Amino acid sequence: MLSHVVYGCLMAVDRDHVLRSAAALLTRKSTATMDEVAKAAGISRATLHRHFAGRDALVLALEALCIAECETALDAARLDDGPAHDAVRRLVREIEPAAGLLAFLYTESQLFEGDGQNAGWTRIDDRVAAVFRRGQAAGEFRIDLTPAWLTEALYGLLASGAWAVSEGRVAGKDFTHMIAELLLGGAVRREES
Amino acid sequence: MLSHVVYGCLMAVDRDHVLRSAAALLTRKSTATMDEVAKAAGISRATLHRHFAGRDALVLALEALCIAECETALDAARLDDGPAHDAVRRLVREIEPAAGLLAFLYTESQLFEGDGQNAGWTRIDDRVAAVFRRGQAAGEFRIDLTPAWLTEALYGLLASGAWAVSEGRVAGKDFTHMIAELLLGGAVRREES
DNA sequence: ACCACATGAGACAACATTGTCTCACTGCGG
DNA sequence: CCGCAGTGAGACAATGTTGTCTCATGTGGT
Repeated sequence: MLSHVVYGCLMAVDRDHVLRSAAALLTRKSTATMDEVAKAAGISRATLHRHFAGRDALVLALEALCIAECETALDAARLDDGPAHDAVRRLVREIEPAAGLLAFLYTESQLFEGDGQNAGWTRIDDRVAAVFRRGQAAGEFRIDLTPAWLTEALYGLLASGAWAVSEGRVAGKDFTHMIAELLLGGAVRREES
Repeated sequence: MLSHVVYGCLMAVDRDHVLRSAAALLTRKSTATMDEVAKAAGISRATLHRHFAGRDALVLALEALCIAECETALDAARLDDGPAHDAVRRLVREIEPAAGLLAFLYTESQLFEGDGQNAGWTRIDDRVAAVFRRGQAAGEFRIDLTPAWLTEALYGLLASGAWAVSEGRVAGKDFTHMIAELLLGGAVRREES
């Protein structure tokens, strides 16, 4: 009886560890094979297959993980509180840990065709777009850039940032500042502040 | 005797057509097979192989094409003339046709390991970074965002833009404006102008 | 008409990856 | 001590892609 609980628990722990190892590896090498993923997680390919029926299932699970982390980040950023530009800064800071995985899934075209987690992504898109819309309504953000584009741009900058950091082109500690400030303020120097 | 000229000419024309077809296809479906690439170009796989020894050679040729187009865009943008922010706007406008191909190559990790065209990319990076550096030196651009990051961000936004347009999320005619204005001015509404 | 050459179609083996299977080993609880 | 569940290692076939080959066809120049 208890064994079921222990079993379920151990599986969950291992599964999560495998998932995070896979995320870390695929972030760096998006074409890694199941064998490489297994080795990166310190398990055999057979065990990897026992946890995830196949590569599709693995990517699907990574999508679910990424969606969950993004939702957590969205909650932690409290997008409805205070000025929208501060909300965006909080969002970038909170979502940073998921940026690498996000970049991987962003380029995984399978993401678009298979509508497995499509609802989850749409939900996140909507929440992100909402903060931009709120900023526009409050007169904080310019209205010639659509919320949809700002959302898309945020993803692109997160991916670029994660990639640039992993390549050593920019310092990891500057990640949040670089992305948030560019997205909000742009490259042009401004008079005020 | 003349046949050699005609031969060379025909080869060049066909090769260019194949290359552009491949670019258009791989922009949409980065995992397309050689067979799909051949069909997209309206030729057989055998002929495709006669033009490009293999997939690696094809990607390498696409890199060369993209590099050439980027250099052309850089020339046409006259990055050394006038205010840096206008130069950036011209650059985005000129480089737009290459954005899709750029996005494909940007995610092709093979690009980083094989140092085939590395010098070409470095040269482009340097020219792009130079305009941001010039803008900083002239007091136009803020100095807390490094030229390297601004360059990286430009690539990311170009990729996001190309992808968003091809997915129908943003209108194609807004491409240049969306990217250039976000990169330069950011999302925050500004008092002046 | 003749010939050279590029092409398309298809066959073929080589290769990597995947998914499934078996078997032996280990650790842990009963 | 026994049994069981999970694991690692490896074998295996199936699959898809690639690279190479041959052969028949058509076309354009001589």
